Amino acid sequence: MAAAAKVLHEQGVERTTLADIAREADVPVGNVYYYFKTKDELVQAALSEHTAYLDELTGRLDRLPDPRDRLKALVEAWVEQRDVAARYGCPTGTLAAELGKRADGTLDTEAGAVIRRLLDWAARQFREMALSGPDGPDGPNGPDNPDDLALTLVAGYQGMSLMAHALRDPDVMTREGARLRRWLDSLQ
Amino acid sequence: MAAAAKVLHEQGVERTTLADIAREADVPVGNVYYYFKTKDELVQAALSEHTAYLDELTGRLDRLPDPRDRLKALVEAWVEQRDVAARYGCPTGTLAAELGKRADGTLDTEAGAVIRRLLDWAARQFREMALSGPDGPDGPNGPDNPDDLALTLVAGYQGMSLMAHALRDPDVMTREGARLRRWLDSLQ
Amino acid sequence: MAAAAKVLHEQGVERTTLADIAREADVPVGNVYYYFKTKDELVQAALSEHTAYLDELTGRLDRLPDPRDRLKALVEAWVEQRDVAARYGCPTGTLAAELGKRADGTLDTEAGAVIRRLLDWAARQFREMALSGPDGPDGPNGPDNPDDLALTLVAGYQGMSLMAHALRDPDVMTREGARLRRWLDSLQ
Amino acid sequence: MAAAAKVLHEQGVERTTLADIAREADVPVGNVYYYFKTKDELVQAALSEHTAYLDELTGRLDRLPDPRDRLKALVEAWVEQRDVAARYGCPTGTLAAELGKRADGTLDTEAGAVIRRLLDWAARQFREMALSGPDGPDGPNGPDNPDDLALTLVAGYQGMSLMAHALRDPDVMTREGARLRRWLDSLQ
DNA sequence: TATGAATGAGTCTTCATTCAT
DNA sequence: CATGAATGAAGACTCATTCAT
Repeated sequence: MAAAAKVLHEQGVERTTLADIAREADVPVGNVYYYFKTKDELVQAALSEHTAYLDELTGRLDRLPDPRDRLKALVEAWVEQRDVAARYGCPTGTLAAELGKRADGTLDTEAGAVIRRLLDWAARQFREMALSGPDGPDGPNGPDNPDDLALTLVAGYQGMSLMAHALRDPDVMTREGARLRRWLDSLQ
Repeated sequence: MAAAAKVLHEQGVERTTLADIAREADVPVGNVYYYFKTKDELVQAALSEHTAYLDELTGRLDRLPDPRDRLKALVEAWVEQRDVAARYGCPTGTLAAELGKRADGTLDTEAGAVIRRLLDWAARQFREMALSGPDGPDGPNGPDNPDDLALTLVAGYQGMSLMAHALRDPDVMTREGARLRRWLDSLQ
Repeated sequence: MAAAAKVLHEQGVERTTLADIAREADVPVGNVYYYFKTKDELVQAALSEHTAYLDELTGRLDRLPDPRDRLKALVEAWVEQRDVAARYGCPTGTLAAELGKRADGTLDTEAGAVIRRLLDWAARQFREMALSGPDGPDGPNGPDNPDDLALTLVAGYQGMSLMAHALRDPDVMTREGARLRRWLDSLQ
Repeated sequence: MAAAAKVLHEQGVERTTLADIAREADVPVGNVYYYFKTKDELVQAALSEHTAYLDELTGRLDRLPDPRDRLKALVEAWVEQRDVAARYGCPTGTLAAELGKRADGTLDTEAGAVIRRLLDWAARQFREMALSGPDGPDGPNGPDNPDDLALTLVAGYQGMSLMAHALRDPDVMTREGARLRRWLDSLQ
């Protein structure tokens, strides 16, 4: 599963062959099929790996007492991955971009589910921050409701990862990460 | 070229066969090769199409007298594409995500070049707005220098497109588009 | 026709495309088809070129009074072509090698016909030399009858061309050419 | 490899499809690629087959005590192949003629290497015969040095094979083979 | 369970040949 | 008669998947 996650992230789904994954995992191709009946199951497995990593990361962040600090630490973690992001993009984001185009309904929203999981965790933090934005047509706290704030945060991450990747420039992560932290600090 | 741009956007590079493009263009496969010697040349052609569209769009926006209005109209245009974005993502962004992983140096930064073109145009608008942010370690106007602002804007677009796509939700474009416009208005 | 002869000699039949010939002749592809209905007709045309060249050469040699001198001058002409032979082999011989494998009966013996024409001319010279070899089971003059001598001469040419070509060594032509001339001189 | 050698000999390199070889070997096409990554590797394999056959043949001849007898037995072996030669030419010679025209440097001299191997073996036999030809400008024994004699012998074989093939006449092999044996006998 | 070979459908690419102008 | 584009039938090669051992 780790090999699948790594190679699929680095090469993309369609460009990765089962032989690539088998080689990375140092097992013969035939054996891969003993555990995963199709290539799609391997993609699924890679997504599970990403989910597990995400859970592990948010689990660690949850130990911080202040929700705002948790979110800022999350941004910190993203920035730390800047070199990988500049080379290969966000693992889940690029997977979502590739899988999302599928017309056959297989796995096409699975990467989205992982992102939604992150969204939910972030929304929980914003809720806990109990912000006092003005109410409006958009619901409680206007556009500053927890769900929208979470969306902005994660979209910010995906945007900066994609830009860093497209421009092959890790510095994009640093600059946009700083902006996200300032934004988190500015919320009241 | 239009057929290539459309189909490659909808299906991704690796999932698209030459036959798909030929069918969309309603020409026999062999004929495609009369004009494009390889599949990569078709991808390149698709990127040219996107560049042409971008130039045409910014050309139209340039007619607006106020640079801030131009940028807001740009965001407007993005939001109008929300249904396409939710289904297939940003044409250039998803292309960048897929091509950027190539290890063989072919086309891997070509989509990035298109994005950079957009970045440059946006930076020009911000420069024209002559903002008076405080100077700092990041140069004139601190993190509010035109290049960083352009980066934030385009990253915002890419982020919201990817999120709309991953979540299959056009509304993401509407909400994040509104946020971007508010942000543009807030700059002084 | 000249372009066909040249390119087919240099690249072989199967490796040569009509576009190659058209380019060499500096005419558009479509136009080639106005004069030659199929690729095979172009091969045939190339063989005609070779036949014409052969006729022209033997015609010139025929002006020499002594048949032995004609044959020696022929060998001389072969040796003069040593650089071309070392690079591309004998035009007719390599064509015969390639076409002779065809199973469909098209052109498969056409190159052989050109070689036979050379054989006939050579036999005529040997006959004129009126050699006095002993008669034997092989017919008049034993193995020294004109037809066999012609065969030995032309086989010698084909052998040295092929060896020069295979070894990429023009010097093979020089050495074997000298041997052939000594052999011609030795016949009585 | 045997199937490749056979079919490539009979049909030539360019006229042979992978499917042809697979059919002859009675394996599915895909499986051929498990062992040979490209068509060129199959050609290389066919050449290895020819080399192996050559080594096996000369190995057997080496058991004869007299070098002259070895060479005569070699000619004998060639003549025995007369029907194959008349239909398809010498396997290595025709391969050399076809491959030698390649301009891309792939395999273009590989067939020549096989021929050179035969040349070396023949030269060794002539050396062992310790001939006493007159010295001259061409080195020890004049044009009768072992290398030149070997060249003459192998060129003789290639010439007669090509002629037999071009004329579709196995008898050419018989007649020229007899001549080569007489020539070997005449050397002192 | 592990292994390496087998299988064949699918994809890119080439090119002889045709055709409209 | 010239031109450049159109056409589609192969052919090389890849790779997910299966299978025998």
